[in-house]
Amino acid sequence: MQVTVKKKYHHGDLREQLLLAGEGALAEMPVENVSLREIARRAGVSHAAPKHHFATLGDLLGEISARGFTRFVATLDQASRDAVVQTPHGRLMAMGLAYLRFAEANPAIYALMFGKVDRMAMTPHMVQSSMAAWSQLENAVADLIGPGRAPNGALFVWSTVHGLSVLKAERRQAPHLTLHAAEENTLRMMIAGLKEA
Amino acid sequence: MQVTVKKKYHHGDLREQLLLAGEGALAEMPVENVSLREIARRAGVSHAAPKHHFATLGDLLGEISARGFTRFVATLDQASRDAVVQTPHGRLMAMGLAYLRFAEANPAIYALMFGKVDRMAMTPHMVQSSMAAWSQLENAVADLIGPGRAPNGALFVWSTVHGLSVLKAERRQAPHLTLHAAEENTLRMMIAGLKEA
DNA sequence: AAGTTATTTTTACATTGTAAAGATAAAGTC
DNA sequence: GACTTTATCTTTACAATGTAAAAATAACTT
Repeated sequence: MQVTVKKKYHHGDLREQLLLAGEGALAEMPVENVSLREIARRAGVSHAAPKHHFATLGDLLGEISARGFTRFVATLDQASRDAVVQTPHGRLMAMGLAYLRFAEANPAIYALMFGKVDRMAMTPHMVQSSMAAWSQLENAVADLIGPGRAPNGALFVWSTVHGLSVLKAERRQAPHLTLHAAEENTLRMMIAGLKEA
Repeated sequence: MQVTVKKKYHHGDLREQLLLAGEGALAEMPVENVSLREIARRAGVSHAAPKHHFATLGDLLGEISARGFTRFVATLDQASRDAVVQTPHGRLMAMGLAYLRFAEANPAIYALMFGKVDRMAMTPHMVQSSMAAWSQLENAVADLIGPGRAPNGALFVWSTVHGLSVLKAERRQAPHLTLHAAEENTLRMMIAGLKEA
């Protein structure tokens, strides 16, 4: 009866399996332990098998990063649509919180996406999907302060939210701050600054 | 006549030499190429020589990072004193610009300081000197908006400036922005938001 | 002068990324 | 259906890394 799933060649579609294995590894172990060989091991193939699908470890990581950006954009889009306060302000706030939650829920992939891992290659797909994220943000900012000042505004917003994510992930914030409250505070100051500009 | 310079043992004070070699390497080559063995090579000793001074590569990097923070704090302090507009606002602005310039002038060490390199160890000295940087910022913010809201304000400021530094270093900003203008813009929005909070 | 300790080198090992050559299974061709 | 070609995977190999242990050496102590 022959299911038409793409069971190609020896091991099924290894490319996808490698990406899944990589994402799994990134979720379960510290980034520095995620090696090409470890990923191959998880996918149940020899350590040189990935070569045909990804020329180098950097390319594999680059593709994982690209997929991360795609998921990221979808998440923020969803948050914007689901925002209780349906105003430019409300939507941007919701996106900001969703951003922080994404970074917290996917620390390793987020780190990958924003270049913490230097072995990652800037593949075309990666560049493209990160650009998509950028325009998403720029649009949301444009809705609030107009398209003219949107580029500068978006840079400011992204800086703030990304910076906060990193400080959180690295646990570099001041000792005794309760972070949840601090997050909303930071986003409020950010939006206030955006309007003043 | 016997100069009393600390020419200890075989190679002079290797500990300091290793730190200098490491800083040199970080300034001249991509971070991922800065290995323990490369640093030892530069210091002109065998690859296992560092062991007695730094148990692990992470400890060496941690100490370099700590020294980076000390230099960083001194630089921002200087900038604050030299600010042309001697108001809380003016001083904070000057520190922000000095921050961005430091990150740009010392990309590898800055990356180290803020945890981009996971091999770095959080040595006590490193923790201590990074804390000093934190209180420096908190004081500057307190001068502007009062000590009560300083912790949250400082977190906001640090997020923004750090985020901008990272985006710049990774070249992830929007394509056609002229960055120098964008920097001042970002800092202005940041300070505006700070006051509004 | 002799012995002890601090420092450095040698040697060794497991692990990594990647390249090259060999094996194997699928697809294409007749 | 047998043969060739191509895509995919495995084996083997190599240089580089971090770290540990043992051997060597210089400095200090007494």
